[in-house]
Amino acid sequence: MPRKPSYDRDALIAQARDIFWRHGWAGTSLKDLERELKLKPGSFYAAFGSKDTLYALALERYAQDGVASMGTLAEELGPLGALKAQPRRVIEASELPTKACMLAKTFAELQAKDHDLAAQARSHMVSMKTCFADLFRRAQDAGEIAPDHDPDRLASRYQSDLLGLRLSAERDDVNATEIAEDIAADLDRL
Amino acid sequence: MPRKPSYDRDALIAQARDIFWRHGWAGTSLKDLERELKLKPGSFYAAFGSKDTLYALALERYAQDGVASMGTLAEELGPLGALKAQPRRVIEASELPTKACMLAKTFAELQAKDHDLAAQARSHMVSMKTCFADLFRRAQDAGEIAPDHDPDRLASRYQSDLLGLRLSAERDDVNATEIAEDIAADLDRL
DNA sequence: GGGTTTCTTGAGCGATCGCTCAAGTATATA
DNA sequence: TATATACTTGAGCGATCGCTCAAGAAACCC
Repeated sequence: MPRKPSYDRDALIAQARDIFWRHGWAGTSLKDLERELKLKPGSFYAAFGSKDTLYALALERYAQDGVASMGTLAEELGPLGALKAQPRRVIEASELPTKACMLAKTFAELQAKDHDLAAQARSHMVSMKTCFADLFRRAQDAGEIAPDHDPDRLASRYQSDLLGLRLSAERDDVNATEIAEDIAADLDRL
Repeated sequence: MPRKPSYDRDALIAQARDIFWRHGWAGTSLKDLERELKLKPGSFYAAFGSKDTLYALALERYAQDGVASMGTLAEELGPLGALKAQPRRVIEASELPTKACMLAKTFAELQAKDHDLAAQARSHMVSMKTCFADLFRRAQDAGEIAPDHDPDRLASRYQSDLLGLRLSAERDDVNATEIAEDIAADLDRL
């Protein structure tokens, strides 16, 4: 007897992710979301409960896609190939709402407030770091990089460099492609 | 016949800088500022005109101090020494309100809105990059690094790495000291 | 001390924030 | 087709936002 919702919940989450990603947590008002998602306040709260709940869903989606796409890349190019390709790939993707990492932006914005979403963003960054560490480990096992390196340490540095690169890629006074190439070149010297 | 203000304007700007630095633009309300600076709304607007004006002054102060402290460091340790020391120094400074760079946080938060303050933050980042490039150039002239590098490109990469490092330093799941050491070690291989 | 000028104070403005809920509407089942 | 069961709508809640301004207090010059 019920009536089905007229919206695609997954699509709305993806759309919200892009808006939050671009404008941040405080920078995105419910009015913005309601306008873009074409939802009235009532439907919005029936569907998601609160702005923060939707943000958490958006973060989760973002993180899942990130890990998944590194996995796909590794299947195509192998572990070291994927790590070397990722910097260029992430700054050249023109369909992204913004170059900078959503997890990093969220963490930077909300960490000082001890907001739950900052902790969630950090936890997703840990997953991403683990993903990188696995790739470094596999590259080491394959003999693509020297065995006298700690994969976790390499992953931390790599992730840190990527965060910096992706923020730099939003600046029009910086040649992000050169930085991406230099990061990739460093991996060949390991 | 006039009456002097009872506050130290420069000290208030420094205090506001620390609050904005830590909590961001949207994350800092006038109530927060009025409470911390011990100013009533009327005095606040007599002294600074608007929240954004004060933010701009805080940004400017931040950037000036940044360039100045790199200069001091270079006098002590030489150009390459300063560049190598900076990563560790910036993440070990316990008196800072937060490890991440205020220019980067501002830029990341406000760039999507095309806010004036984002443009100002970017312009300050250019100054900082120029400062790094000068040091790389001097290090090259002194024979401390090989002459076949573009100092501007080195500076862009270095600044990008520093931004990433400083954001990573706020995560308790990352050993920022190791990253800082690795960044410094890379400079020795140039 | 009187007069002038500035600074200080705080109530409160209009706008916007995230969010609620009662009324109306559409759909699936019986 | 009748009824039950959602979903949709939008006015508007209390709180907070950045900010204004008129009144009072304090410091300076004569």
